[in-house]
Amino acid sequence: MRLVIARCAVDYTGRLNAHLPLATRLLVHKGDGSLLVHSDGGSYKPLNWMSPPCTLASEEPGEEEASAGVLEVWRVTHKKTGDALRVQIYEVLHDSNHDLGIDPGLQKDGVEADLQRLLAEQVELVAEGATLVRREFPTAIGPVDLMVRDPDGVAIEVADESATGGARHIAVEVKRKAGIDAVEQLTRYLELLNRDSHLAPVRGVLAAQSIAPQARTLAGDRGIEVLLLDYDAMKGVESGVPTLF
Amino acid sequence: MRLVIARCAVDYTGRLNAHLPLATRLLVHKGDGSLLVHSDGGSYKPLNWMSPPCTLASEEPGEEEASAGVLEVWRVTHKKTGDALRVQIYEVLHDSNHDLGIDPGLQKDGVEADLQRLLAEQVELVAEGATLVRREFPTAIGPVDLMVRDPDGVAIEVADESATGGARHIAVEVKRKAGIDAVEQLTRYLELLNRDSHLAPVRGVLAAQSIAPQARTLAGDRGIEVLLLDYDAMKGVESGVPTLF
DNA sequence: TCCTCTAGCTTGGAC
DNA sequence: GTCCAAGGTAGAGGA
Repeated sequence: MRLVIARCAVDYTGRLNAHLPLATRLLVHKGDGSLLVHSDGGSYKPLNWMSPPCTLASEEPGEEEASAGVLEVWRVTHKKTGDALRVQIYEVLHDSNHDLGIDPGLQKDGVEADLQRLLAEQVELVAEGATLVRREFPTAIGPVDLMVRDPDGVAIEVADESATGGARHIAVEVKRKAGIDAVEQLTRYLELLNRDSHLAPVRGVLAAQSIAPQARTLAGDRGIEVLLLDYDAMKGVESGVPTLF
Repeated sequence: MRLVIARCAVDYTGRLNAHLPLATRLLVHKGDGSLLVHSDGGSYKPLNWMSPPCTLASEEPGEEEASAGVLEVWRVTHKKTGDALRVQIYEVLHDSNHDLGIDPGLQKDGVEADLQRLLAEQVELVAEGATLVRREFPTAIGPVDLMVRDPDGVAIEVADESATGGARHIAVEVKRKAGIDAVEQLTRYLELLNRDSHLAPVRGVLAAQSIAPQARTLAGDRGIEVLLLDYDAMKGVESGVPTLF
């Protein structure tokens, strides 16, 4: 990894065009050839960058550039898309190389997959007496997170059976944060599943750690039930520390 | 900006939990307090990070940590969310400070806003004789990119007037890349707009530089027309260089 | 402030 | 390869 602090100007051409005026920035040239251009502040995202696979070539500046003070030009080209980054270097304030070795990578806990696994194990949270049919239940337009059988579906919903049709299957969409898009996604699955006479009628449950107000409203309109999940509580149950009911 | 190359292990607790085992990495501590943890390769995204507003505090390692070889612990805490990053530093291989000053920022061309502006100026691409009602046409659930009046709507659509109702208004959703989500978005707008008797019936056009096949299919199902846009050609028209028809 | 939508999204997975 | 969905999405912009 090469670290350079330099006064530079950058032009990107590719999916769009972008220009960075002359200023002092950090250039990180990684072992895989990729380049990051960072300012001191702003964000975790570079101002400009080139992802691997790409190559960096150093060029002499043109005559006009040289007279404007450009010492060197870096041209970073993506090997597949042809996207290109052109860095005009006016002054180098720091330049160092470092051998980092390979990284063992990041270990995560609490992503959607973990939520889904826990809810599959604690499927009674979806409906009393419910049993898991399977996770990642396949459909033509993609897998439904959880498919659940609800033995008491008719009895529970008898007060308004016309709305649910006494559904004994429940399609569950699991999200960490549910937005409108999650409701749309579940709606598409329900449309499709309810065309299958072996399953229909299927009702929908949107299970999430947080649900955007407009998503809740839209779900209500579409007869989709929402279920708030408490990840820590569910994890507590898993680890053998029962919660009180 | 402080640049540190160090052998370190990192733990993040916040919206989820994440752990980075001991390895050599680049730590970038920016002027606004934010911290980026990069490996040599991978992507432009840090392995771990903390966004501003946050504070970095250096601590003595605990006894057990010290005996395991930890020299120093950085604790980076977000001021609002309470998210925290804990960096155990085992060895410092490089440490330097740099004054970068403020950055003039990135100038972009070719983003969705540019597409939208060009299509607003060349609204006849949507339908012959069409006129612009307004950009960012407000609705209760957000702005429609373009609202267009189509004086010939009835005549053009007379062959299947039942489908369009002879719509004289067109809601246009502009995208660089249109996926299923774009169709859903436009569908929501159309549902709402068609409840407004002053506008209804409104038909929908999805205008994009590229359209995913499944989005095209879904749009077809919903009676939404798709329109492929050529950004360079549209820009050519704008700059007074006409294209041939 | 909350909420929505864009992003050179990136990245991973399935087909 | 293409396409879809998740992300500690981040960040901008409007109500």
